[in-house]
Amino acid sequence: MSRASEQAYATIRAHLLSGAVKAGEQLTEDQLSQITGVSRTPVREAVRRLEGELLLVRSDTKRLFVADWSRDDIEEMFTLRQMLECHAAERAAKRLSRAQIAALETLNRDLKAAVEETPPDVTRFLEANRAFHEAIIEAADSPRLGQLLAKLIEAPVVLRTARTYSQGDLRQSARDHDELVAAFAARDPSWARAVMGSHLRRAFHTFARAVGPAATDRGGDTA
Amino acid sequence: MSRASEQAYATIRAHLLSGAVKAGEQLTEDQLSQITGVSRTPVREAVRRLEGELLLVRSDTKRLFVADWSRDDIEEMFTLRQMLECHAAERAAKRLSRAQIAALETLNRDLKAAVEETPPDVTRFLEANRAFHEAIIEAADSPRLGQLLAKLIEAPVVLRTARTYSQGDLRQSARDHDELVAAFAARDPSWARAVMGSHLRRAFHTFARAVGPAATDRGGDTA
DNA sequence: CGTGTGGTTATTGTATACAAATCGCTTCCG
DNA sequence: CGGAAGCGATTTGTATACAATAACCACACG
Repeated sequence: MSRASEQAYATIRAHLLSGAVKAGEQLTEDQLSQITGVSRTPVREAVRRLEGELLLVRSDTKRLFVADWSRDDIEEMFTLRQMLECHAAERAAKRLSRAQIAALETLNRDLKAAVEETPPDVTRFLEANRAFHEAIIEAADSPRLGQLLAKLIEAPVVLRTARTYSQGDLRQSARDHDELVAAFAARDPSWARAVMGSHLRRAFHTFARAVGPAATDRGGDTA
Repeated sequence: MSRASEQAYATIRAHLLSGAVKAGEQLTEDQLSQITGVSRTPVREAVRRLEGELLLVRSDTKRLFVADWSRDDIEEMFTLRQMLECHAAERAAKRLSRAQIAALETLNRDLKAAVEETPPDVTRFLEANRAFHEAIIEAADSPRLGQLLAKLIEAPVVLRTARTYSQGDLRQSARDHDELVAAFAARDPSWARAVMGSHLRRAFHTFARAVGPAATDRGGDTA
């Protein structure tokens, strides 16, 4: 995207993820235009994108609101992501070159380093994690699959989840990645799929445990 | 979407599917604005949507082209659709009410009637087929899943595929739907998933057979 | 009191004018 | 002859003004 549009997207997204606005709160294009410093035209483009990522939703009459992700929504998201990303891992296992596998190892080394700091550098972990998964999706060489996954992965949950990780959880993630690399090196699609499946499913449960069984609360209802 | 934007979307989409423009051909927002009779602003919104559905693609420098669906692209699309729609069938099997199942039966009766005309009424078949699948996705009660599938199903392939169906193929489709309904009535998610899987996979092969092993042609001949 | 109806304001949708970027061609130099 | 630089024309991106629509509120009326 071009300058203003991209700017608007990044700013609004950061604004949403920062928690500065509550779920269910109404936003207007004018507000966002002021916040981002660009006119409504690029803001509208950014908003469309964020709607696609389900960070924003529209009421029946086109008014704009901050999306409210219930626990069920999050489970649903993880389930879909698991389905698609397992497929990606399977395909990647058949396609990854030695060089690409080596690149994954490098990424995971960096991820581990971030985990082993005290306290763990969660931001760096997240970035390495994102790059790792992205590389696999890229290697799956399926543009549509990549596009679908982008919608799911960009979701806010990723960030929220990370905050709830203990160092133990982060270490387990790193081990999963190691095993994934092993599966790739062995060119075993079935193995890769299985590891990816448990990796993502565990991530969901880690998150669910932190959020609690059915809590939707988080943030005062404007009652 | 609002009037002009929706108008632009529908017109451009029809224009693309009609085959009036060749794959790979460049389009400009101005052209589309003239064709649709609305200004560039809503055209741009429509174009974004069509990009999402991969009917249009952008070059590295933001220029707009008609997407070129290779046979591999189509297989990829079917594979993803199968993965997601099997999941939808599984979920639907757990959720469909008796009334909803009855509604599916009605839809499929109409579909069969369309098939048994001489010659088969393909348009009516397509509409009934679309409604049938949509009802299942709806019943799966997973907004994100629905959103992802919408992107895949809106693809042009659906229309192109139908033209290549023989009456035998259409009848088999109807039988698949019957079996799907039976699986739903039995509340058997596993059965539903399996039927949906073979249903979609067969659709792909029917298509592939018609197109030929690696043909990219996309004939405009409406034989 | 509740309810519906009118007008007023807030918000989104569309058109248009202008700015920035890109393309294709020409020209000029090596 | 090849290729790089410049320039006009084309195309996309952004801002702004205006139109259409929906929400809000006050007030009359049953």
